[in-house]
Amino acid sequence: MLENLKPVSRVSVSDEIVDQMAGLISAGALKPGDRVPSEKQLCVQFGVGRTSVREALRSLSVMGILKTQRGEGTFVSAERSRYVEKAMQWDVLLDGKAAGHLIETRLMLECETASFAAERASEEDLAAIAAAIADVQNAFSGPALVEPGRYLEADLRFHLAIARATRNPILVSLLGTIRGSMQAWIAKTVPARAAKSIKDHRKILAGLRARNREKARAAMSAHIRSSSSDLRRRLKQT
Amino acid sequence: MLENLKPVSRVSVSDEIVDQMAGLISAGALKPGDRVPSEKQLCVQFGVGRTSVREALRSLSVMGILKTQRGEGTFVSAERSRYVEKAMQWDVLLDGKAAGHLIETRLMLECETASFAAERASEEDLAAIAAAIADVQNAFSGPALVEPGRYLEADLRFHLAIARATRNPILVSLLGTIRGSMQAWIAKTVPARAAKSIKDHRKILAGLRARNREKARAAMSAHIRSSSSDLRRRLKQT
DNA sequence: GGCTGTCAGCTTGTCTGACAAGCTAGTCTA
DNA sequence: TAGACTAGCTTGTCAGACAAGCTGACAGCC
Repeated sequence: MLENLKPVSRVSVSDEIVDQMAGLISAGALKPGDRVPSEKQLCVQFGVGRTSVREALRSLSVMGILKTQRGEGTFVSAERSRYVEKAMQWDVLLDGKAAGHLIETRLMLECETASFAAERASEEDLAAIAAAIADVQNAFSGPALVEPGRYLEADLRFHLAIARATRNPILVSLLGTIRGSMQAWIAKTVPARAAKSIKDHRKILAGLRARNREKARAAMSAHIRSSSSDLRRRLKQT
Repeated sequence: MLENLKPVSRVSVSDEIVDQMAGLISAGALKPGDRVPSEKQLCVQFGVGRTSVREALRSLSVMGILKTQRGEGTFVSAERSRYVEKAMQWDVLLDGKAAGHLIETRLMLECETASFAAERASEEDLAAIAAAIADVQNAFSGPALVEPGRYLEADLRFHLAIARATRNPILVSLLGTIRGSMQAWIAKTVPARAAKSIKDHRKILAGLRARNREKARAAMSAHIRSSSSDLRRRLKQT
């Protein structure tokens, strides 16, 4: 019996088109913002049916390389590197209901994010973070939380502003996704811990302002840990 | 002039199918290895044409969530597809920044992963990690690297085994995605640093065996930092 | 002039029916 | 019993049709 015979490579038509077009783009023949020939034209040039062309374009779109606009055309995407972000978002989303895993991943990412942010945050970043804290405060009327929706929105904005301060879009989208898939649970624990959160947030901001990575990380860690334990308790109840 | 008017959301049929199927998978109704209903059946269930179903399946395939086999059917895939790597290669070629963001995210995730693994790794996990290190060693003949392919595979296995030891599937898939997107690129720096890597790996394993979170984290941090600086240098050259 | 409605001609999105190519399992045959 | 064969499923590709949407030009109105 013959060994090491590799399976014959049967590349599908649409995969071949994907390769060719990707080659054109990476070779610079098609630059970001450029318009790709219409599907009909591509059919003629490649000598294939429209189905195959469409599947190829679809693949490149999913990868974030192309972007199609109905009635207008297909274009080479300007901001790329969206693909890895998307792929990682799916990683998180597909794991689904595993609350514990989400909480753990969040803890690890938020702490490191805060640490990086302490190093890199611009004055604008710090201002945006401070504004989010102020908005959280505004959801209160004295000690009572009167606008839970506003609180939630501002709290989310606070965390994302910190992520943005790292200047790393991967971190921003990752944290956004994780937070998004937890949002519903967080909403349930709001009344119980809203007041405490504000104090935590101020401590984190102080760490960032001091450009002190350790302080920022520790403050964020304490915040997430306390918030997570509330979440876990809540989850057990239900 | 009215501001803050958001564009109307016009979700396409196939995108909606993508969402629904991803939902099924994340809810656990479809597990890795399961077979998805045939295209014809899906047409009936969703009440749409085959074109739309096929585009949706294609999207999920590109994302590495499904895998289709002609004449046989479509299955929920166990591992990620190679598309991620391809897409990322282009990104890195055209945009050095993307690489920096990836390296940074990887550093953050790997260090924390090692730390968690030190706490939770079972004996089987440790054995798997040790086996991966041994395999890395086996790619050498004395001081010379004779099987770079084997080296790469074993190195990847080493890192994923540590991720698995955390018992957190989100971390496993996140690291898998990041590493996958860097794989082609890491391959280029292998000859230069293969020997050093083995020493690093042993130190990390020692930290895990000692159940010492700080030691494991520090060892991983040193490893990734040194490896990353090689990568960056390589990037600048091209 | 400047605004508005209309329409032709392009684009992408979807449906349908058809056939090719390939896998599986059961049946038939030597 | 071993191997060949075929029926019935699957995915891959093609072609043609229509719907939905954008653009630009052109006419008509104030």
